[in-house]
Amino acid sequence: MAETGVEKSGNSPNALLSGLNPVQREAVQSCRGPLLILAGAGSGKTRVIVHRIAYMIDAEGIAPASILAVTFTNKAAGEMRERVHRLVGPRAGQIWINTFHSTCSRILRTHISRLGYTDRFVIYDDKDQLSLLKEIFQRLNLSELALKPEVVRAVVNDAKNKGIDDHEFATRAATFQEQKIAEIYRSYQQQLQEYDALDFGDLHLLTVKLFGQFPEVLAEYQQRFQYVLVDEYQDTNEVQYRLLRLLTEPHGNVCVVGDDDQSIYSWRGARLKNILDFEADYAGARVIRLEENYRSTQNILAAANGVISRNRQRKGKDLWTRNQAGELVSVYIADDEYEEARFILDKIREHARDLADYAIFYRTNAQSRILEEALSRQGVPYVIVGGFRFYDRAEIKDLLAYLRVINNPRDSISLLRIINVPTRGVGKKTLEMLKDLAAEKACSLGQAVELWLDEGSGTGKARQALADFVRQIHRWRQLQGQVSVGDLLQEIIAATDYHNWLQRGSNRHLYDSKKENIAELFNSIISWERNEEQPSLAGYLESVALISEVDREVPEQSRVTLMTLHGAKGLEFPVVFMAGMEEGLFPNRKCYNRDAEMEEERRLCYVGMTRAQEKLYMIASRSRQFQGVRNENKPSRFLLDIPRELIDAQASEASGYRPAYRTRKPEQYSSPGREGPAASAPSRRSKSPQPSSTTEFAIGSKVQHPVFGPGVVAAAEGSGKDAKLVIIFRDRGRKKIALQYASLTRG
DNA sequence: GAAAAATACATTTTT
DNA sequence: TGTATTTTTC
Repeated sequence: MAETGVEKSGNSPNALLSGLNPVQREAVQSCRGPLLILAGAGSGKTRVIVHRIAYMIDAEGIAPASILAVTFTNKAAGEMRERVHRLVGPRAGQIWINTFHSTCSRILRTHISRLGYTDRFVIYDDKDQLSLLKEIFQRLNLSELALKPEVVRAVVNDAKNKGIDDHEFATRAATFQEQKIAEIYRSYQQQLQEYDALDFGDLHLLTVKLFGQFPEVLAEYQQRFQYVLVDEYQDTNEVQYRLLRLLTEPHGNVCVVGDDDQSIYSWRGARLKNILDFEADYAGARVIRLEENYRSTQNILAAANGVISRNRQRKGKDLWTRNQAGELVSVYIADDEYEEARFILDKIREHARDLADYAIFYRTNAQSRILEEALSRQGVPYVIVGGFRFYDRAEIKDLLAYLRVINNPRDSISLLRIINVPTRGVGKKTLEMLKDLAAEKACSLGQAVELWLDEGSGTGKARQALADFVRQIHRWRQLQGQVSVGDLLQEIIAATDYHNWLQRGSNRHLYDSKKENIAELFNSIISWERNEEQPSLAGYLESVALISEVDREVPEQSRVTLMTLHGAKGLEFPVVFMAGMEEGLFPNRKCYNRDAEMEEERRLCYVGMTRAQEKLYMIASRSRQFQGVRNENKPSRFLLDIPRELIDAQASEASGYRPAYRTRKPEQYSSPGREGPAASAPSRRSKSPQPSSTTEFAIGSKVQHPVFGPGVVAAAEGSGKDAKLVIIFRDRGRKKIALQYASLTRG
């Protein structure tokens, strides 16, 4: 699908349209007015977007600088930028192709002084946000309140996503709790401004505010961006919606691309309504549906369609493909999470493909542990995508906090982090005193430190330490701009003896990994500086603040990929395993009472299934340990929504005969020569009754299947391992079942 | 200030 | 059950 590489300064319209299907062409050629491109999974969405931009420039003569393209992830923006560049050459540099957040950040950097911040503002991530809220809780003595900083953060973020600022929130607050939160929201916001800091929500909210309060600024951008394109429109929240409306109001040249069936971030503020109501919102809007799928087999697609068709809140789409029918979707009922992992491992071995062809998806991060253990025990290389973020690691945050304090003296949250790291004798008491002073003088912590040093006399240990510390910071601020960011950091690490401190504080193994992380941080700094025209500390901090885990490059290696279903969006793999397809886990029991959330779970399932190109496995465990307790779970309702003729269902041999969980792990899916007591110790399984031949299930006898339910044996063939039964199921019709795998019980 | 013990808490996390 | 955070102890 990749465009061929030569740099061009002009493409003929025909060249830009070749290789596209008729609907894709239509989308590419519709350059003006409101347009919704409903892009089904695997329908060549990015290709259409990229060609559309090139078409606008080369065929319609639209100036690159008048185009704004917005995405949600840096990765998507980067890919788009690169592919557009390949098509139109250096002119691509004039197009704004960015994430929502960095677009806003870029606008705010030039105008934010009007709102009472400086152009050096820091961006606080959610950890910083929480630290600040905790500080406020402490200061306002809110600990006795039945309210947690985490809850307040969620409420505040939610409000900001909806465009509600602290003042408006206060007017709306009805209950005592809401009023209390309003109070906290207010002082949180004041504190942010005091610290010259913006949280993620502020980036949007303040941009909208800026546009609202200063029409001339809005006009400037309306003028500039005559053509606006939004990717993943189904994930936009209310402020983003408002932002787009403001920007496109005069011309209505807004093209949004998305798939309502892949909206899985409502809990982060995404409003499905935005995409569902697009035509009503923008008069004269056109809708183009990209329904031809180039990714999956017919069977996979039909199975996914079966699941998603149960949703009511959707525009409705019929994905189809010219690809072959392919294999059936394999559903496997495992005994427990260990056997689930073993099944996956065995299938991976069985296929014997490049490991990079496999992905394992799960609903919750907690599920990854068992899978990881199984993979590494068998020596199968794997990567976990997402999960613990690199930039969340303590050592990385420490060092970045140093850089942030140097860059912005008012950033008190960062100062708080490093004021005693490495330990320099600034204890709890000193800190309390300084915080009080800052509160009293309504200044930042850094200013409070300087004030205290200036006024007082005497020679306490803390005083001396802080004086040294402040001197160091001043020196580094001078150094800033004269040396590279990397060199500056090098200097900080040396001067603070940071490594030594790390070594004392952690064991050998931990220290090694921390050292590695720091080395990786240096690598990333160096490669960033190399790619930047004018590398500056502020610029580096900006890019780091808006980066995510998925943006980090994973070395190209042959590994199995593990990730949550949320992480899987936008990706594709030849062979996909979806683990933990169980009621309570997926769909998660927390969604049982809310229809909208249940539909989102279903979309998540759809997203997972449509990642698979050739083969899809869906696995449910009858028993799983969850938060310390072992539960028996039913297979997920989503499995039952797949048309039965598309499924090849199997279950672990013995499972139907064991009433409850058994500590001894079943062997039928263990690999040959596997180590451990399970392999050598005599199995308890031998004591339990086993269906060893077809004779146990006479023709005409009633049986019970874990997935297909009750049925009657119609015919039998083969014997021993190859024994198969033809069963007429009450609800599911006629099926041939391999006795070896199906855990049939007499019914 | 660091280690040990107790306690809380567990869905997903594009920026 | 695993872990992250807070409190207690030395």
